[in-house]
Amino acid sequence: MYQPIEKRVREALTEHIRAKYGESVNVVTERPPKIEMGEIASPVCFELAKRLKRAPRQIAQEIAASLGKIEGVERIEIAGGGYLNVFLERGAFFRAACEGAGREAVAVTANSPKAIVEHTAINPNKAAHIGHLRNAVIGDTFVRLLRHAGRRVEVQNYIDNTGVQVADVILGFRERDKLSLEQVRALAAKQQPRFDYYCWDLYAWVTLWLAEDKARLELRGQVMKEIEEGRGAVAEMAEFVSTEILRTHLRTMDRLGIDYDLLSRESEVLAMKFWDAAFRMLKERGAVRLATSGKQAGCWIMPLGDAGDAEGDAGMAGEGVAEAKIIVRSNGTVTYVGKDIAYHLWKFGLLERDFRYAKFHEHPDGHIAWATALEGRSGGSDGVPAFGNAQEVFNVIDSRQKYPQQVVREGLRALGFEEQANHLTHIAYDVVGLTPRCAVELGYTVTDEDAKRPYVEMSGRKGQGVKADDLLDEMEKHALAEVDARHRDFSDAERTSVAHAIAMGALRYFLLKYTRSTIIAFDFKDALSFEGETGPYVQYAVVRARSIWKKLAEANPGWEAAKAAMAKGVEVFHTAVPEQLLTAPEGNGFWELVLLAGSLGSQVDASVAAQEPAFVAKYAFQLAQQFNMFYHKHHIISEQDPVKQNFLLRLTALVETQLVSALKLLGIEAPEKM
RNA sequence: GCGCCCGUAGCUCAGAUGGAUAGAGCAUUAGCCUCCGGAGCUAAGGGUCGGGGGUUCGAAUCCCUCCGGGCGCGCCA
Repeated sequence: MYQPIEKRVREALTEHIRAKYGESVNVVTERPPKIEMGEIASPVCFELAKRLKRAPRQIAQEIAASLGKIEGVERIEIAGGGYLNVFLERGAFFRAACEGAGREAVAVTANSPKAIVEHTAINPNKAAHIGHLRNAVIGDTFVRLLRHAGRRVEVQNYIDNTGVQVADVILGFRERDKLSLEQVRALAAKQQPRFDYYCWDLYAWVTLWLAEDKARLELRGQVMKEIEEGRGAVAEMAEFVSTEILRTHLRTMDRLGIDYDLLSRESEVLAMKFWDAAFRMLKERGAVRLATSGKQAGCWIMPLGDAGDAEGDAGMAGEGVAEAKIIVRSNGTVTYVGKDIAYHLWKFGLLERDFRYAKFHEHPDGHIAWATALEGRSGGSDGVPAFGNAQEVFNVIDSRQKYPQQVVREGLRALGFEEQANHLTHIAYDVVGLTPRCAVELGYTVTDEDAKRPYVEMSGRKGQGVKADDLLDEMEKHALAEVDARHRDFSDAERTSVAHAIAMGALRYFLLKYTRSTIIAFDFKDALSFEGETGPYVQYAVVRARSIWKKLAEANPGWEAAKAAMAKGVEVFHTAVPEQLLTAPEGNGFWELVLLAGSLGSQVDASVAAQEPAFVAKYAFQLAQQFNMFYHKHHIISEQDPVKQNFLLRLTALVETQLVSALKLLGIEAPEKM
C-alpha cells in the first residue's frame, strides 16, 4: 500500500516543480524519523534552494500551498529548515491495506520474460555443510521474491560431477577401501553410515594421502581422464557416487523447503559438446585468439579490458598480472571458465544445442526436479518443460568467484551479446566460517593464530565444517525439547511437525538476517536461539494472533467465518471504519502498526532491487515486534467497546496475513500452534 | 603490486538513492503471569560510527589519505 502513494507523491512533486519553477529535479522521499512528522518526507526544497538561491523553508511553504490534492494524502506540512512532510489518510490506507493483504503477489503469465536463478551447486562428493546452506537459502528466497514480483523463474542447480573432487573420492574408494563398484553400491544402499557422511571423511583422507606423496597426483589425473571420457568402471563409479550424493543433497534441501526445476550436470555439458559449439562462436567472432608468443603461447586466450593488445610485448606485465584469460590450455583442454561461457550461452538460448532431460527427483510438495540426461528426452515437448532460453540470469555464488563471473560476462560481451551480458547478475555473498570456539568444540585443531581471528574457514577438502543435516538434527532436537516443555497435550506427530517448522524457521532466518556481504561466524549458541531476532519469534507472533481467533471460536463458532471475511477486508460487524481510533493523537500506536503492515510491498520491491533477502527478514521481525507490543498493550478478547474490538480484530487479521506472507517469502512456515 | 569487500554499543549485526535526536538482538541490571500463550512485554546503563583531512545548508553514508582485517588476481574448479 505504501509504495503507490509514495510514487504518486514523488511524481506530483516532480511535475509541480517543473511547472512552477521550470526546474527538473530528482525528488527523493524518505521516512520521517517520527510518526508525528508524517509518513513520507522530502528534502527536495534544500536542493531547490540552491538552484533558485532562495530560502528552502519559503519554497517549501509555496509548494505546500500550491500543490493540489494527491490521492491518499491528507495534508502536507513544512518542518525543520524546509522539509515537506506528507501525512496520509489513515482510514483509507487501512482499508486499502486490508483489501490488498495476501494478494500482493503479481500473477505470472506464460509469456512474461524468464529469469534463471542458479544456486546451491555443491560438488557431489561429500555431505553439504552450512556454507552450502547459506547459498541455497539465499537463492531459494530470492526465487520466492522474484516470483512474488510476477517474474517467471527457472531454478537451476549446477552439478559438477566430473571434477577433481569426485575423482578424489573415487580414488579413496580404490586406494583406501579397496571397494569395487558393487561394494560401493552396497555401502550406499545400507545408508549406515550415511553415504554422504562417509564420503565426507573419505575425501578428507584422500586430501592428506595425496599431500603425502606428490607422485600420487598422477593417479588422480588418470581417474579424472577416465571420468571425462565417460566410459569404463571408473566413470561408472563416478556416475554412481555423484548421483547418489546429489540425492542426499536434495533430501537435505527438502528439509528446508528448497526446490529445483533443473539439475544441470557437467557430464552432459561435455557429452552434448556445448563447448565445441561455443568455441566455434568464440573463434568466429574473434572473442578468443591463439597466443603465439609469451608465456601463454599455444593457448586460446580472451583479452580482458584494455590490456588485451599487449600480447607478447615483453614479459613486463609482471608476475600475476593476467593480460588475458586463458580459455583453452596449450594441451587443448578447456578451462572451467570456458565451460561456463558455453553453459551461459545455453542459459540465454544463444547456443544452438540443447540438453536432453529426464525426471530425477520429486520434492515433498510434488514438484519435479528434472536433470540433464544422455538418454533423456528433448525439452519443450512431450511433457518435458522447455528449459533455458532466459532473458535474465542470476547466479548465487560466493564472493570469491567474482572474477570468474566477470570473465563470463566479458565473454558474452566479446561475442556481441551486450544485452545478455548486462542481464547476467552475480549475487555474491560472503562465506560462513566457524568461530574459533565452535571449531574447538567440533574437535578441529585450531592454531594459535587462528584462535585470535573472528572465524575459521570451513573446508570440505579438510573435512572441517558443520554438516547441514547435523545442524538440522540438532535444531530439531532442541525445538522438540521446547515443544515438550510447553505442550504435553500434543500428539507425537504434531510435536515432530511443529519442532521441524521451528527448526527450519530458525535456520532459514539465521542465514537470512545477515546481509550478503557479512561473513557469518557460525556458533551453535546463536543458531540454536529461538528468542529475540529469530525465525521462531516471528512464528510465535503469528501463533499468538491465531490463538485469539481460536479462543473466540470456542465461545462462538461464527468467528471462524468472521475471521476469513475480515482477513479479506470485508466489513463484518460494523460498516464504519473507526477512523478516530487511528487519527486521534493516541492512535499513533495503531497507526504505526497499520503503516508497517501495509509496507510489505515496498519492502519486497527494495529487496528485489537490491537482491538482498535480508531486507524482508528484517521487515518480518519488525512487524512481529510491533505486533507483540500491540498484543501486550491491548486485550482484544475482553474489549468491551464492540467498535473498538472490531477494529483491533481487523488489525490483527491484517498483521497476521502480512506476517504469513513475509514468512512465506522467506520460505518459513507459520505453524498453527507452537 | 593491482582490484574488490569490511571496520558502527561489551558481543553479533541493521542503517537503499547523503537528511531531522545513529537503531535492533544477545549479554548485564531492575521490573511484569486473578488478564487473548512469558519462545513474550516494560525500563536502565552502554557510541571519538577505525584515525585524520575534504566536499556540502547537511556525512556512519560521497572523495582523498593513513591504520587494522578479509578475499580475489592459476595452462585449479
